[in-house]
Amino acid sequence: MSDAEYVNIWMRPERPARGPKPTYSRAQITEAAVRIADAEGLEAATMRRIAAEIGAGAMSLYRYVPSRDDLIALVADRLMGEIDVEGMPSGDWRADLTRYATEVRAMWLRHPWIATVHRSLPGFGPNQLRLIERVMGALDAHVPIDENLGLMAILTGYVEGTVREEVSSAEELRRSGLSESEWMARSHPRIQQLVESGEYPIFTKIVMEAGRLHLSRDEQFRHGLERVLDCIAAALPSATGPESENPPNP
Amino acid sequence: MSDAEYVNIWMRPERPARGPKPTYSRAQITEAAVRIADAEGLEAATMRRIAAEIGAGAMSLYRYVPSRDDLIALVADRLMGEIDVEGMPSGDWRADLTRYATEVRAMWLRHPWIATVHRSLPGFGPNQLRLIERVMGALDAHVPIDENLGLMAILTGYVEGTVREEVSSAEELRRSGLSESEWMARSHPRIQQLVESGEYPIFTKIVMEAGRLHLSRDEQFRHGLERVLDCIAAALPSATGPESENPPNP
DNA sequence: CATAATCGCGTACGACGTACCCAGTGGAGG
DNA sequence: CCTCCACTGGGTACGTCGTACGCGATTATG
Repeated sequence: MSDAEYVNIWMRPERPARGPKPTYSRAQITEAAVRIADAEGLEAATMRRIAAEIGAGAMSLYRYVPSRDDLIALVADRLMGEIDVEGMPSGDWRADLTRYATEVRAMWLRHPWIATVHRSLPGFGPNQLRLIERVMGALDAHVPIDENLGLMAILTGYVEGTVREEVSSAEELRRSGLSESEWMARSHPRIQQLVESGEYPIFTKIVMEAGRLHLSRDEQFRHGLERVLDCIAAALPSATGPESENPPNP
Repeated sequence: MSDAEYVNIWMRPERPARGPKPTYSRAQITEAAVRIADAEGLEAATMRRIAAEIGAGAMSLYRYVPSRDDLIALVADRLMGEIDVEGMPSGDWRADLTRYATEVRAMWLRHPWIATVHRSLPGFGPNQLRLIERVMGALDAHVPIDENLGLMAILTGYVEGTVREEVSSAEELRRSGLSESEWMARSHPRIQQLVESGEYPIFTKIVMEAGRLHLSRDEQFRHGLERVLDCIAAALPSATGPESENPPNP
């Protein structure tokens, strides 16, 4: 009550002033967690396993991080650091948002297990903040801030929603320890049952089409993204107009 | 290996032919799980807790469900059953999709904890299939099936992405056992620190604006949804045209 | 009526996050 | 210089989780 009771993980100093020098570091621990999660999934990144990865005892991690949840918050921000938004806003909002969306998707595909960490309250980590500044900066010159938030919700909703679907199948497979062919073997009877019942014509159509989809996932994503950006463009006050009746930045 | 080895939860019959009559049922167990999750969050719905809720022993549940993961799959489909898509497709695709989106959001708000169950491989549950038929049926007359999938990805991406954000803050709060004011108390120093640093002008703008947002979350959602539907409309072959050059349903 | 399948469920195991404790260490105050 | 004590790493232990296994009781089928 009266003592420290730290508050936000980003406000808790990594190392106090006094005492012996710490052997490890938050960055090292976070990196180990990412490495394990990449290789074996996030649920394999237990405190004991992470500690072992860096050659520490399990309880030593708690000298650096107050709980596993806080460690995951660190990991999440570390992942956001992989998203390259250097030079944004560039003045070309469409190019900026395209790059951002592409970077986010690439990061998710590199670390599919973030699909399993439910987006939490804003963590206020440095990388998250950098993203906010750079990416929302792209539209900041064109719309007021609440409009900007609304449009970004559409964009990030689309990006995260679609890539989550791409990624969580793979995650689910790995988690269940099934190979893709094993999963198909298990699901096929059910699919066949549904198709043969004749009650699900659209589902059947999807199954039939699945064999010969002519667009790769990359192309599908880019195609949908273009549409979403068109949608955002339509909501922007036309830059070609002589004057905007709703000046965004007074 | 040689014996049953059931495959998909929906293909495993609830009750075999022989033996004594079961005391409970999948539906009863699923309902109990939903009840507990609504009241105390999904992580409180442990096997022991669910069993206690219906007055059974912990291990009895495994007579009905092969694992907790499968039970969650049952729960997920049960939630999809709450989404009312009766009478779809009605012929007015925009009305259908609006209703669907609104229903999905309402369901998420009733059961915020579904944000924590990562969307898995298609479970092929009856309610999920009903949704596919009804909702994708809305556009089926207008576009080929792969286009339909792409457009639905945009819609569901937006809906789930935005409502996930609405909901996961509340979930995170409950999970951490903090009240909203406690959370604010913990975060405020960090927010203040960031604002005062002067390095985050857009973040600062958001914080400032937060006090007087003039649109309710409902209105924000509807507003964004209209934009997404406009975006879908733009991708549809114009119904007013004399003939479509790409006949969707041969 | 005998048989075997299925019932509910008690016990037990190996994992998890982490509270608590203790011995060792090294910078600050004398 | 020595002394102190805030800090270090980490071992042990607790409560909880999902669930494997096996028991006696029950009941549809031969």
